[in-house]
Amino acid sequence: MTRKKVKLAFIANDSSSKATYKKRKKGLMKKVNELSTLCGINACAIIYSPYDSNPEVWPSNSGVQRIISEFRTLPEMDQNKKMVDQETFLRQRIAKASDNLKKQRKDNLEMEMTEVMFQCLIGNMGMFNLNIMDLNDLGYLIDQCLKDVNRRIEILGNSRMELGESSNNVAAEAIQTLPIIHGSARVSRVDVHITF
Amino acid sequence: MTRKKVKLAFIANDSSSKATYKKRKKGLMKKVNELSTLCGINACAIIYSPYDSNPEVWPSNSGVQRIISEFRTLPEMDQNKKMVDQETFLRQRIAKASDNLKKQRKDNLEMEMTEVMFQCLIGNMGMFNLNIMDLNDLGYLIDQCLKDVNRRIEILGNSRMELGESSNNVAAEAIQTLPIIHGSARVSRVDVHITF
DNA sequence: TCAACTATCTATAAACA
DNA sequence: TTGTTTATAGATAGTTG
Repeated sequence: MTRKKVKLAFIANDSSSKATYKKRKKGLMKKVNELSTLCGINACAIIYSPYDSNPEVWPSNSGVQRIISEFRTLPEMDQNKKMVDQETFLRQRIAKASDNLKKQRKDNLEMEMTEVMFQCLIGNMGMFNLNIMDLNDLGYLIDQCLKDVNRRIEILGNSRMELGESSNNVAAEAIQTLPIIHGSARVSRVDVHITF
Repeated sequence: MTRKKVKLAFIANDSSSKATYKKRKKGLMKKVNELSTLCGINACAIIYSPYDSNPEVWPSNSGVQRIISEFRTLPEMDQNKKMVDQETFLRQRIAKASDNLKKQRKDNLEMEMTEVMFQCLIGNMGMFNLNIMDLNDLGYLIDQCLKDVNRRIEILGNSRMELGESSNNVAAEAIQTLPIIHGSARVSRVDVHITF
């Protein structure tokens, strides 16, 4: 039996496509995991697809949930400290976790990695008053945040009208100018893979 | 010479780590490309890391820029039409692009794929009045959008005070409730990989 | 540092249970 | 359909120029 080199083209057959999707998604997740571990780049992955009703995440849902619960118990000042010198902090923690691999189970290492990631993530997001409970599903983050902009503008606009103003020009202008400014700051070390 | 199986652990040596990072990043991008093509899942990837000063993107920057320029010239109604029946539209375009591979150069196929992706992306984002020029750096999207919420609330709050209202309770309340609601809607087929 | 090279390891397509 | 097997294609670690 000969096994041909696979042509890189859309698989029309749905069952074949699904089978390939599942295998390759698993492989891709593994690769993300490996790259993160090997090169000290913590990564969180969430994948939506027509074949999965729920998003696939890396690291594990339970790992993510445990870290969130743990972090919420910290006082606010401790949370703020996490934001300082993130790169050094991150690399030190990863090196430490890596050393611990010699005597710890793989699960424990994943916990270390997950914790580092979420402390950095929450440190960044804290600046924007985001609810950390939302962070385990970043797919919602973009969607809900944008809806929130319009919803709040509408609420404020209605509030002003109730006060007797005849038009909601300010709210209207806010909506018109909604296209966001392309700032010079960048979110450091963020990988965003978006599929539509 | 023997080549050992590589231990899955953080590479402390910086040059080794960078070499591995570059090789594996390339491999990961290729895998994303393949999964997208094979299973009809269009994907855009942007990667930040300590080793790259600029984010790495898939598809190519130029492809992305060309598509944005091209799309902006379309009338608004045509843009809105792109939002309709996205899945069917997407799959048809991918199948068509895939067929064209037989007689087109690889660059051309990538253009097709890029176009499909951006039409869908812009279709979704259009609902929120986002400036499409921002879409080539999705790292900004989360950052700037959240800043925008606070900025607009502040502007509206100030506006109301100028009208003689003594407090900005509504704006304050809006800020207090900023943690976003975990809605039931989901952004279909979105992969988000975030690294800190 | 970067670009090959290639032995070896890994992912996976197809076959089969 | 899901899981397992296995041959082959593909990725890449270590090396060389």
